Amino acid sequence: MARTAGSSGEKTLAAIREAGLDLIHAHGYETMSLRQLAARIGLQPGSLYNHIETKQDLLFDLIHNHMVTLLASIDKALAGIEDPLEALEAFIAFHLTYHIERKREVFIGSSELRSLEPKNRRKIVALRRSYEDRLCTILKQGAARGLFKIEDVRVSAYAILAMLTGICTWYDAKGRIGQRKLIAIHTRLVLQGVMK
Amino acid sequence: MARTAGSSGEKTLAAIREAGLDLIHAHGYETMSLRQLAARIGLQPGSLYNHIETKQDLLFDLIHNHMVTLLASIDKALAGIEDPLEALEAFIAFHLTYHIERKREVFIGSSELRSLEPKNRRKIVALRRSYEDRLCTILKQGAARGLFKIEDVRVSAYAILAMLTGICTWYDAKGRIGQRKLIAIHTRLVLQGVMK
DNA sequence: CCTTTTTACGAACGTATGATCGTTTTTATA
DNA sequence: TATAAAAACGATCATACGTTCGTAAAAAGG
Repeated sequence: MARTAGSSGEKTLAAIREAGLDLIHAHGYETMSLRQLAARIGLQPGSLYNHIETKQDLLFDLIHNHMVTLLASIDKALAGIEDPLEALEAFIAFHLTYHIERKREVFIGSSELRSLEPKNRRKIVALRRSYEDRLCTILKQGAARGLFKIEDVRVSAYAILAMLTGICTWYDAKGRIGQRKLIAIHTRLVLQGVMK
Repeated sequence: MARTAGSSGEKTLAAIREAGLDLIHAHGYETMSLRQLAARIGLQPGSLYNHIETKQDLLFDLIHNHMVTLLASIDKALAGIEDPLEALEAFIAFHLTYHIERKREVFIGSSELRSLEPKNRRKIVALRRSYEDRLCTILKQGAARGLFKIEDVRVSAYAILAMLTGICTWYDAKGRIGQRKLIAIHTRLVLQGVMK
């Protein structure tokens, strides 16, 4: 046997990415074997290498893609907002919404950093730092205008980000808590927490 | 060669646990090989099996031990405190202090849950739930007495825990931020966030 | 229609892993 | 002091892994 009827490179790569997200999210990068992944999409293990360089490359690709999209999205969500309070609200709503919709990507992006080779990790960490900086800027401006009282901007940003990102480990879109309510709860916690 | 002079089961097991914490924290459970672990403490791989049942058992042992100690410690830290506000302050201070001192255990306890076999995981999740309940109780009592305004106790507890536990990923005891300041920042964020 | 490129197969390679086992020496017990 | 238990060695097992490669069939391009 050889090339399958109806096979297309684009489709297969998309399937690899999708299955990769799923399996890494469920079992972790190290635990996921390429044999598992190949079986999931009905392929022989070796055939994967028509579409990816290495397993490590696939992981980097998934995380990098996520980070770039994340950055573009937050900039779009914050565009045109001047008031720091409004900006903080927008940040929270965006972060939660985005993370709910991409639980797998987000989870992988933070929990599998350790599985990246140093060179790859450095690139991702730099992108993540950029994202953190968006929040830091908001906090700084809010403090400068006397709206917020913040003892340490970076620590506070880390604390807020940790809180918001935490939902990825338990939130179920079909569960008891609606998205609107989730945002309301977190917005109140954070806003009231940083207010003067 | 055979049994080494001066060898003692207790010491060796302690060394295995210590090295296990270190290696799993640094590289993850799946990535850490028993050969690595054995080499770290100057043992042949097979000799580990005089002290542990399986690799999985070692992981469970480490996490379980951590959870039991955590629960005992929080109960001690909260003992005798009646006022919910005081209790919340005590919880925050305890959680941060404990987590700073046991970054490795805490990190493993949350990030390697996925590596536990279902039966083991269920046991740990139950213990973790107990810990979460300690915070839920405080929040509930504070709300009942009109001190706190909390829309959803469990969600708020998750949010607070995520924020506090987040320090494990970045805090450096020898860094810019002192422990006292760290507690102050988080206490203010949380307390002001839940206040009426 | 013919040629090139793409995509997949299936076998295989070398390596690393968790675990087992028989043996030997040291420590503890009575 | 004699005996049992504990603890380590070193060799080995079966298995699983990421990856490579020659080959064949299907798709794409002219």
